[in-house]
Amino acid sequence: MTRTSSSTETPTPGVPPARGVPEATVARLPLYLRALTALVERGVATVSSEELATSAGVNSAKLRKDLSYLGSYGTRGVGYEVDFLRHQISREIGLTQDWAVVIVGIGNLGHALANYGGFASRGFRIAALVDADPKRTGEKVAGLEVRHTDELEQLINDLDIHIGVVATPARAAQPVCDRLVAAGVTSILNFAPAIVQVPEGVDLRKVDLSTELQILAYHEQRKNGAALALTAEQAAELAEAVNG
Amino acid sequence: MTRTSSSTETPTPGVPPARGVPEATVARLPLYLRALTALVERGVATVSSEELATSAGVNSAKLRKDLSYLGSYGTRGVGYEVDFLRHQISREIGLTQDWAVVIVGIGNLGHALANYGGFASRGFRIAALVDADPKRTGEKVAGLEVRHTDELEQLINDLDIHIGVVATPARAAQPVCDRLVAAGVTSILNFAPAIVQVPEGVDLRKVDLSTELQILAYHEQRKNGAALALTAEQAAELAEAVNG
DNA sequence: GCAACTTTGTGCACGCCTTCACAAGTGTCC
DNA sequence: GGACACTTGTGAAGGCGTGCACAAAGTTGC
Ligand SMILES: NC(=O)c1ccc[n+]([C@@H]2O[C@H](COP(=O)([O-])OP(=O)(O)OC[C@H]3O[C@@H](n4cnc5c(N)ncnc54)[C@H](O)[C@@H]3O)[C@@H](O)[C@H]2O)c1
Ligand SMILES: NC(=O)c1ccc[n+]([C@@H]2O[C@H](COP(=O)([O-])OP(=O)(O)OC[C@H]3O[C@@H](n4cnc5c(N)ncnc54)[C@H](O)[C@@H]3O)[C@@H](O)[C@H]2O)c1
Repeated sequence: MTRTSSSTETPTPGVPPARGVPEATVARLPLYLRALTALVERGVATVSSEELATSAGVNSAKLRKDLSYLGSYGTRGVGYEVDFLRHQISREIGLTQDWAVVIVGIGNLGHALANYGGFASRGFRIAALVDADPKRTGEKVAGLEVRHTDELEQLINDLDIHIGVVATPARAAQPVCDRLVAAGVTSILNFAPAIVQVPEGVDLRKVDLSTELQILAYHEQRKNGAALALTAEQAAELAEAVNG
Repeated sequence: MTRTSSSTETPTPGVPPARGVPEATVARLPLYLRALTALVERGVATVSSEELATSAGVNSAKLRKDLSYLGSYGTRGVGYEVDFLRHQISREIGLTQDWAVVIVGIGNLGHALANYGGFASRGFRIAALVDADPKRTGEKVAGLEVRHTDELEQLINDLDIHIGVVATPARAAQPVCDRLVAAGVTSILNFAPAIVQVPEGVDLRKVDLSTELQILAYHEQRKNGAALALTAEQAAELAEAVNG
């Protein structure tokens, strides 16, 4: 993915600093952006790494190191200018342009996503809604008409869509992703609980509800008296271990 | 209620192996579980680490090491017995019991979550739906009646709920989490784009849609000709860099 | 202009996670 | 019964991320 070192290619010009920002840092930039936006709304002009770190829920050293990958945007003895820093992070992430997004699968979740206001306010524009069910086509959702899957490639092309959101049943996820990629989409956010393969150069992220719940359950099981979680079989195993 | 060691220093009996499974491994167990379930449905009886790893989308050495934390459940020269391994992982995660879940905030997303069938099939039972809006109380969603926030504590107590899902607006997330925790919930899954603080001993995970999209946008910006993403300001900076 | 104070940016050490590579088992075939 | 083929389980190495601690750099007050 981070194949910036090609012999003939220039080292990614156009987006000035940007060289090799660690993935862990990239994942936190949206967090900082959100905290900064809240500060702007409260009318705060300057913020120290300590304050910003607290409101973003991270360690202040980590915050400073993260920001240092973008450049030296702070002033020693003072802190960071809120609005300026926000702009820099925004630019780094690529939120100065707006991204056209297609949502595939307009069921329960697809409806919620389409109606969600949090996209537009963050630089993402839902450009198309697509479903395979003819009964859904034509339906208006959040001011957009649901189109049939047959039109997927056409829409991606016409509307210059680079980002796809998949909210179909798990079974359909791989074929849908294949079509998205073939049509030119290079970033996919997948909500379906399926393992999807995509070619090199395509970014795939997944939001997996049941995985999250299962991780919680794992820890939960180890908290409030593990004895409560004893099944008959487990109790037998335990007894055997203790007696043997 | 911080660590598993309450008064007696017993090394957590009841859940046999379980000792210090790395967090990264825990996060992958649900993935393996899903792959195994798919194999069961296809009638496969035995699987090698190589095959299972491929279908789970991970490195086979990593898979074997992950499984080794649970115990030696494989047979050299053969592989893993699908159904047996699935049961072991299931038990490790704590899916042999079913967990009661409360969803707070029955708006767009809350409705989708409530109607989602993927909970029950994975050991989670939606036990209560709660909203602050009196207009929503009484409404039937997925066979459950939406209750008013006033009843939150009562419901958590009566239904022995340990897991809470927060789907309220960001502003309400912290107060709602505070109430959940005060009422005895020790695991929270938060969908609201807010930084929430919880006391030690409470697990908080977040699903953050806009963060995911922003991470995709970051990488997207660096792919297809960064030149396209040039703003006037950036072009000036670039020109300066090249000329100077 | 200087001293005291504040806060950034980063070198460094530590720990976790990933991956390779291989010895140690297990089943099969003759 | 023994050689062979296969697969697990794990030691060791390398890479990445985190957080401490501090020097460098800037501001304020006099
Ligand atoms: N509902 C939730 O809260 C929720 C939560 C987490 C994950 N998910 C996952 O998200 C996905 C969607 O969930 P849902 O509850 O909206 O399901 P749903 O059945 O309500 O909606 C699925 C939609 O996808 C459409 N579809 C099916 N095949 C398609 C194809 N090949 N191309 C285009 N559209 C197609 C269907 O017509 C339907 O409208 C599922 O994989 C589910 O597991 C849902
Ligand atoms: N809709 C989506 O697809 C989506 C996607 C990602 C994140 N989110 C986030 O999830 C949250 C919910 O989104 P939504 O689209 O469902 O919003 P929504 O406005 O449709 O629903 C919010 C619900 O929460 C209820 N509520 C408000 N305050 C409450 C309180 N103190 N206690 C209990 N209930 C309360 C409201 O009455 C309303 O029914 C938001 O924070 C949103 O940013 C939504």
